[in-house]
Parts: sequence; structure tokens; C-alpha cells
Amino acid sequence: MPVAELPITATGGCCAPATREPLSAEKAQTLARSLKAIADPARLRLVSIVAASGDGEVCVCDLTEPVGLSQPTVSHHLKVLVDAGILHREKRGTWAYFSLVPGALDSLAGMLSTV
Amino acid sequence: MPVAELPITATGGCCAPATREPLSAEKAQTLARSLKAIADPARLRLVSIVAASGDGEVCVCDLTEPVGLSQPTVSHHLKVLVDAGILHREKRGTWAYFSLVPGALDSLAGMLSTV
DNA sequence: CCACCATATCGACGTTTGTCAATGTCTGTG
DNA sequence: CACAGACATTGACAAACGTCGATATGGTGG
Repeated sequence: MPVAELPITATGGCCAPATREPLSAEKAQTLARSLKAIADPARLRLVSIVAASGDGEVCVCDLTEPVGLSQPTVSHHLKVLVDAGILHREKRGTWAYFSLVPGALDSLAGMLSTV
Repeated sequence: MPVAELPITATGGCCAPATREPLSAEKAQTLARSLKAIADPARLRLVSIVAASGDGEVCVCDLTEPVGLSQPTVSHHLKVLVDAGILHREKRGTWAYFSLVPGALDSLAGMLSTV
């Protein structure tokens, strides 16, 4: 499930109870899936490289060498990140350009700190 | 490595360059290790239950039933969370009480959103 | 001291994950 | 059209992971 579709927990609301409700099994499942997508050193570095790039767009050929992994492996990691809604893929001609989905990481971070 | 020991990235500093440096392999490795610790539905629920408890302390016997897992499995997950610096274990008599390490999840969330 | 209870550890098992080589697909070029 | 280059997909394999039953440990109460 893309990060953007994850339900936001009770924004606003003046009277949150002192003891919150624990996560349901389903919400824990979906949140864990998103976190698993980013909880990998290679994928963290890939996301980091995309985020650090000046124009916010990187093609696979620019990613293979910095992480020191084969092209199929990098492609696999990118697919995981795209499926999780963290990266966006845009194919132009022969190349595929990847960019950060705005707010995706922040959304994940927010849900993590309110678990 | 406990979350508390993870280096904080460049707090302050007025002149961060426009394009940040990508994560080093070592930092990606340690951050991934911490994220993996929390990126599991059972562990998310365990942390959630501890966080939602009124007095902030829960013993294992109170955790086994809500997550629907065997006692050894719950004990294993709790060990992972303690080793990651997310939960704190205090043994009093026969029982072991678990509590959230203050700021651990927030620290993780912060590093996640600045990757 | 012995039996009991809560918890931790061990050993085993099936599943998932990360990785690569080989191959497929599509696009631009000679 | 044939070829080359960029990327995706497939298949295979080892390593890591989640889970449980059995067992060990260590404090409590009779």
C-alpha cells in the first residue's frame, strides 16, 4: 500500500484520551509493510541519493555505481520503494527517472512517532 | 546499536548545502538495523500497547494474549526492541516490566524524515 | 527444600529477503 | 530492419527472520 493512502491517526481533536488505543492488527500490518520497504541499507542509500540530487531526478544508471550493487538488484530495490509509495518512477525514452514522493517519508515518520 | 547512540545529523549549522550528502554505507546500515527492529507488525503492536498503557509499564503476561503469539515469541520480539534501544526492561521479582525509552521513536522518526 | 510461576533461551522448521546471472522488453540509432 | 543500450523480469540460491515446542533459569510461597 502506498504511504499516501495510509490513514492518518486522529489529526486535531482537542480531547485525545490519556491512554491511546493500541494499533489494530491491520494497521500494524500495513505500517510494518511500509517500514520494511525503507528498512534496508541499500534502499536507504538509494532514497538518500535521490533526495540529495540537485534536480530531484535520478536514473538507474546513476544509482548502480554508488551503492555497489548489480543493475537487477538496484532495479528490484527501486521497485520495492515505488510500490511502497516512497519513490515515483517516470520513464522518458530509454531512461527511467526516479524522484521522491513529496511527504511520503514525513508521513511515515509521523506515524512512527505516534505509534 | 541503541537508537539513543545513533549520531544526530548536523543539528543547527546555518549553511547546509542545497544538496545534502547521501548516507554513508555505515550510517545506512545502522539506521536500517534500527528501522528493521520496529518494522514488524507484532513489534509495532507490542510497542503500541506499552505506549497506550496508563502507567507506561507492562509485563510480558499482559502482552501475550493481545498479540496472539506464544510467550517465547513475544519474549523474542521484546528482546529485539530492547536491543534496539526502543524499549526498556526492568525486572522486579518474578515479573519483567517494559516501558518506552523516551525519545527513541521520535529520534528514529527524525532520522527517517531527513534521509 | 520443593513445587510453582513468569520469563528467557535453545533447537528446529517453513517463509521471506537480498543478491546475482541470464534473459526479456522497449527505445532510439545506424 | 538490425543492432545496441537501458531497464525490467525470471529463476536460483544462501542468509536472515518469525514462529513454536521444549527446556533452562530464577524468584515466591508452602
